[in-house]
Amino acid sequence: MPDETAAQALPRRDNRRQKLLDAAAGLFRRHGFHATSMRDIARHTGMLHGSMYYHFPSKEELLVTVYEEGIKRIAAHVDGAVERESDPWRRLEAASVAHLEMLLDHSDYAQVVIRILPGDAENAASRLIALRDGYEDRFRRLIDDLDLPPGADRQFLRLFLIGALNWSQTWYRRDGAPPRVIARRFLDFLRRPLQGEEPPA
Amino acid sequence: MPDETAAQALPRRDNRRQKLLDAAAGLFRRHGFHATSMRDIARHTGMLHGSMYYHFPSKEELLVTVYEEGIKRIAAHVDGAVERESDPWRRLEAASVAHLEMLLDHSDYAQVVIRILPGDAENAASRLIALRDGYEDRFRRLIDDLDLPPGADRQFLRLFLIGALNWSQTWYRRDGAPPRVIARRFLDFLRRPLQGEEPPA
Amino acid sequence: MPDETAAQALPRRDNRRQKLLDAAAGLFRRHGFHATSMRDIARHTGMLHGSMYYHFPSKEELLVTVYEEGIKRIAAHVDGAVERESDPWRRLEAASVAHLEMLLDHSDYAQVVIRILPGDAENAASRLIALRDGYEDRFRRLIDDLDLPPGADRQFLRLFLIGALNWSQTWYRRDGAPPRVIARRFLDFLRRPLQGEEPPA
Amino acid sequence: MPDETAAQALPRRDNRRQKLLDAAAGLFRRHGFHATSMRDIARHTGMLHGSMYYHFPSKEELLVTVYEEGIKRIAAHVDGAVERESDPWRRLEAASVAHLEMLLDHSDYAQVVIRILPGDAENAASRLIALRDGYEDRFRRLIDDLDLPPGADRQFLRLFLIGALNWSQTWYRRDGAPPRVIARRFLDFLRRPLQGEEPPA
DNA sequence: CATGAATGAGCATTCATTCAT
DNA sequence: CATGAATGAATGCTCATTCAT
Repeated sequence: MPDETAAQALPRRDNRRQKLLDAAAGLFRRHGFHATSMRDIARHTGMLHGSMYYHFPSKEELLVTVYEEGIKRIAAHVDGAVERESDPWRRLEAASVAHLEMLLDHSDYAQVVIRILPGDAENAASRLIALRDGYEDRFRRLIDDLDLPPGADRQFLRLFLIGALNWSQTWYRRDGAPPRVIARRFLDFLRRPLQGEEPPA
Repeated sequence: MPDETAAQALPRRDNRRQKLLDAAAGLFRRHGFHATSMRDIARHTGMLHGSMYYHFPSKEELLVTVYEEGIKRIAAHVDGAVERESDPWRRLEAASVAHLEMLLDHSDYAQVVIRILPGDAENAASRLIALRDGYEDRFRRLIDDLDLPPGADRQFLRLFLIGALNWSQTWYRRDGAPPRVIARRFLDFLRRPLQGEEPPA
Repeated sequence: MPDETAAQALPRRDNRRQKLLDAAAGLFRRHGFHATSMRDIARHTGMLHGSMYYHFPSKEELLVTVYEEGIKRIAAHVDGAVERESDPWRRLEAASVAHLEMLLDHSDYAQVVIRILPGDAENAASRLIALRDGYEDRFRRLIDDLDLPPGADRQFLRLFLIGALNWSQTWYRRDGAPPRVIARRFLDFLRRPLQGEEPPA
Repeated sequence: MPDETAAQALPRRDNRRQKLLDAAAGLFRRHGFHATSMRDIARHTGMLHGSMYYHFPSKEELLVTVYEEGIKRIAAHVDGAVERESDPWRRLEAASVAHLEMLLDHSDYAQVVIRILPGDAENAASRLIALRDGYEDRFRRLIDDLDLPPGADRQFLRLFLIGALNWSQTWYRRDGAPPRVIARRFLDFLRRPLQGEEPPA
């Protein structure tokens, strides 16, 4: 998870805050929201658990912040990758690869975004959903730019692709195919016909 | 969730047990494993929470039983649907439709199988994984029977399809496209070429 | 614990009752009264725990019965040993050896008598104390028969001897000196002078 | 129990902790480990039972701390008494008197050490045993210093004396002979010959 | 800013006991 | 006589949160 704990020249207060977020991201990702306690997070930060409330007013707010940070990081990585391509299919591929890299290897923060269901934090659910939706809009636009046969359902194409990508968190193993390969193979299924010519009845 | 609480001609003892399982399935599905307490389940069953332990020795064991039941139901539904078709693509389609129907509309039990991560129940994780794997083997076989171009990666095809199907739990709305339509559109993406002729570099 | 489960030609009802007592004796001895549950006892008897209440109205009553049986057995063993001797010191020695044999090796029942404090079973405490006292009267009489220097405090002698014997349950190891040896050495301390002639100031 | 709740000039935090220990010592002594609940202890301290866990991570750890304190107090009392004497028999007598005073009258803490069997706290048993052994080493040394007839078994002498002393907790009554008298009479049995000259066969 | 200490509700689980069948 | 099922209180412990210092 190469991105965590980046900050170091920051003022002490931000540093503490950052460590808190890093610990929370790691624990939320590994154990989920409910199975992670504020004490766990504090312990991993070398902080007393009472002290966390100076930085975050509640566990849910802490999750929201991790979530925002996750969205920010994954969006930046994806946007950077997309910019380097101009062909629409290649742009979508670049986005998928970047998305999957963050999701599977690079960032606890990004993984939290996929792993924690918004409903886990009742009072923050709508904000989490909005964050997710804002991020996924990128894929909507990338798919809009594709040159597809008339009648192709672009919405379902997006749901299909993103669903498959996100679900890979469930079965991904560090010692198997890397994110880049997974994403490309998935895209290949969409680009290349698997069946002959005749459409199904 | 049309299938729950079906039993009524059963002996009283199985009836109580069944109500417990139904309540557990519903709550686990809606709130997750950790956010559901044994007291919640008991309350929904009209039982004192101490009494549950006569029927199930622990919360994890209760989850395992729900999980098993979920697998049993979804497998039966899928197997039944597959049997009625003979063309390999149609068989896969029938399986996908049946899978999605259970997952999205029909059964709290089946939804628990997708919603609860095995890791949530530490001591039962391996059993839950084994149950899932056993079920998914169906899809492996259905895809093996497909007549695909040489070099097509059947493992990734399975992961792609199942991932997209399972993830739909996240965005599915009762008032949108029904499971049947979703599954068919997803399969269409695999069968029909989206791009022109030239394969990607 | 060679004495348990002796009964076998008894009618079935007494047999079940006996197995219950045996299991209770064994568990009370090993874990104490509070750390043994009715379920534990039932499990060791192959009985459902609800069924025990046909034989014993409560856990305390079960303890009282074990206690009585323990007293009966240890008393019989001690009385038998004493009868075979005529010299007062030898009679006391025989009693001490027999007492210790039951206490350390032979009988879960007898060990319960020493290990469980009457106060553990609030409502039965006075009965347990009476049982103990009745048993210890033997030692009072044996000591009365001793030919001691005038002024010797026979009550304290009894408390001294019995205390040391009973406490041996705490440190006794099966692979160390056997009960017989322990008892004799203890008695030797009382019979043989350890110090020279001058009594302490 | 004149020694409890002595502290009052201590910082508030230690005061609360001390009250907790005092209550635990009192209840463990009177009712035993299993029959005392954390709620009982909290109630006696005027604390909510959840709050105890700030001070002690578990009931067993609370027992260990009481035990340690008991050992510390009884050892200090015994050591102080022994120092004031120089004759070996008088030193042993002083130790026995001090031991018994703590055990019977002065300290809930010390009484816990005798009353609670290490096995009652499964996970702490070895630590409790080590504490007891460390304390009893005093008696080993005191007995080593005694000038005894050749062949006298010093190990059994220790077990005999300590056993009788400890067991007195079982029969001691506040309105009977005081600890001092009991201890001296017990020692007299060892010093003065009860029988004539001829050793037993 | 941070700590130490507490709160009070909640957790999964176990208990001795009861009783209809 | 015994079982299967339930009861209701209690158990040890953890939780997110608060707040005086």
